[in-house]
Amino acid sequence: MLKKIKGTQDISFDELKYWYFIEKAIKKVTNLFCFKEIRTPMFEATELFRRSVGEATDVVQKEMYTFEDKGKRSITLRPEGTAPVARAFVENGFVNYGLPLKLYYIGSMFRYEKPQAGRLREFHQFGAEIIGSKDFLADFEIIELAINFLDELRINDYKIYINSIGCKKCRMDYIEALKNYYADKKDQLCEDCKKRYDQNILRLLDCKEDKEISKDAPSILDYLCDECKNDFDDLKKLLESRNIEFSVDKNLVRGLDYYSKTAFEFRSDRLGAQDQILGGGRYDGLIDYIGNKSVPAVGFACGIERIIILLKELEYDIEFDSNPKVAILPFESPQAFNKAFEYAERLRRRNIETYVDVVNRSMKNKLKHANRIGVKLSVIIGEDELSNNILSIKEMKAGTQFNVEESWMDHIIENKLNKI
RNA sequence: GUGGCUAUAGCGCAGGGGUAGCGCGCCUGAUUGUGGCUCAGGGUGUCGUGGGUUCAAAUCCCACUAGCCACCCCA
Repeated sequence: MLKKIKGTQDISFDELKYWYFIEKAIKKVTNLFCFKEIRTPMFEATELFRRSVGEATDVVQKEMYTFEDKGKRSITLRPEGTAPVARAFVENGFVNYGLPLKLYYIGSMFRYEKPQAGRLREFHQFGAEIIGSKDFLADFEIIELAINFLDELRINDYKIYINSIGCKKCRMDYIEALKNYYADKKDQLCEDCKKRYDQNILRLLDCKEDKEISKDAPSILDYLCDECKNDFDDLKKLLESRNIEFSVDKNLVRGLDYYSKTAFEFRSDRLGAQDQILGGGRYDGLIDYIGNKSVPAVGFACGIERIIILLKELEYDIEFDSNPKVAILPFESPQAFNKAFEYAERLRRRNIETYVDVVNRSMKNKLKHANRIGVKLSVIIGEDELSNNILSIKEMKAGTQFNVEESWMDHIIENKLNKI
């Protein structure tokens, strides 16, 4: 049998209630914060991700779905959402809409990883970006938006960690200091970290294997330039005065190259190994890479599937009433079928969810099916009803049945539904 | 990419060299136009795939694939 591709999922019926719930919260919160939606293509030129996410990152080196199309172009299914948004910003001249621009997106991302709890090959992210503000105020609002989103979902079982990884200038000094620190400890490091020493030394900090060695490594916070330091302090002060709890995690380093200055993660210990539900930070250099235009920006991305794991874990009762209210069951004759569609149309005009049984089968089976899909009322149309210009309405739960004159039917059904 | 565990009906599971099982669901019937509840009946299956051992494999062995979990990485 043909099966779905590893690390992908079919989302249907009961599972979808979580998605609707989350999508509703996204719409509500982004709307209240005046963020506009943007939808970018699911695939882009490979070059975009190599340059922005970074040649040396795991995402680019081993996790991208890259292929050549028939025109010999190298294409990549997007592994993340920020680079495409930045590309769209540059390409469409969004500067002209007036800055800052507050955008959000929601959609599929693709990474070739080995699936496990909270990790899929096709997964979904909700992300938000503020493009065109270099100020800590934007950092604050992005974090505030994320918190409000989680509040809307009634999720409060997480912790916020923040850090500053500095701008280009101060990072240079810091990397120097790190190299010095690790230089004589290099052969004690794990295999991966030996490579990272040259390629991306910041990553040594959050390696779980070499925790002991990294314990006394110099902190980036001691190397921040005045501007970075002030911005970080201002952000912390603002968070404090707005009563937002957070911890500074000086080892927090983001995995994508484009980040700078503020970095933050929201983690929950209810999630198992993949404990990060949301992550983000400032990426002042990204738009410069793509469009040679220096536009500062800050944003976050949130893993929808991980949110769903949390919602399930918290056992919230998420209502999702998708049951049709009325089933119309035409019986045996072409006239009955004709009437069925006419009645359905009349009921739907009154915004009543109406299900028409489109299988020509026994009344027993029709009612059984109506019961199965959970309708409140069944409308029976057969010989007897047709010849008397009436229809029979059965109240499924009570088991009672009554006749209605045809011209009154939508009225009476509407009334009846309000009483059930 | 590495490791541990797992794979039997639509779903959840038991069985462990010799006729394929249970619960739920599904289907049929209990006088022809009445669901649910009850009763009676029905197994709907390539026992993940391919190979090997054997008179005989769902069962033992090997490989592969997929799932779960962890490493790694990230959301």
